[in-house]
Amino acid sequence: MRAEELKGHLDGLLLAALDAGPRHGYAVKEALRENSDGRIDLPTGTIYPALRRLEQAGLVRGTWDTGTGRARRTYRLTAAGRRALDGRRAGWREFSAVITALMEGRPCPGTP
Amino acid sequence: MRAEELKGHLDGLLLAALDAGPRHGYAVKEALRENSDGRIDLPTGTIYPALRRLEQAGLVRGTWDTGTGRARRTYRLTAAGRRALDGRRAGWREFSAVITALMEGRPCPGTP
DNA sequence: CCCCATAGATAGCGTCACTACATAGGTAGT
DNA sequence: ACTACCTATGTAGTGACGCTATCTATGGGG
Repeated sequence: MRAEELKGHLDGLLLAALDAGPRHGYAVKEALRENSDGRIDLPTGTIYPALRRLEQAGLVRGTWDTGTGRARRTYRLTAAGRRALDGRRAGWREFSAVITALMEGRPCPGTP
Repeated sequence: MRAEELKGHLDGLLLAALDAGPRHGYAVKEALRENSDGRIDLPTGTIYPALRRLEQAGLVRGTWDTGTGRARRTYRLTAAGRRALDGRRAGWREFSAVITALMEGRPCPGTP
């Protein structure tokens, strides 16, 4: 999987992973890897700054879990994050339909 | 359509547009716009450098048409370009399947 | 005669994910 | 006890890539 392909789609993947329930960063990474059959294996240097961005944007909320030995930061979707995820899902469906049509050489049907 | 989404997929779109036959830059732009129902409307500052890149990579070959009034540069796929297009098509199918699965929250089926 | 669509090109910019590195606690093997 | 590996978080710097803005130039319609 080439690196540049992912650009612009990472936030949606993170939001979707958190839609399944609150997770800390490393668990998000593992969830994406497992649910993609190993094809999406993001480096931690990608995950953690991205989650910070989403938190600053108000789409996720992070809290420190200090109880269980090692400190970890658990993120969960906010209401705005859930709305953003809906938008990203719709955007992805349109995007993939358009690109698929162009790549296969078929004209793209209008979306009325 | 957000701009960053396209990153990493532009070359494939250009190769696919040229797969339908030789075209000059502006015609490629128009073909993408029309076949995507207006949703992919790339600025010329995106098209022309990208075609140059593809030419330098040996995936397309450009020739000047000086006969019909205004000079225009017509590009056509090379053999390497056709192979690259096959690869891009396969890559896109896998990519879109994986992202769709992750976005919809379904686990991704292995591709044996 | 001027404006617009066509046609091509380039310099500079901003975004975004990646690489590489730093830190540290938990667990298994020897 | 020591070593190695996995888990877990974080930052600084880099590079790729498409976009904006701008320039040049031809041909046709009002």
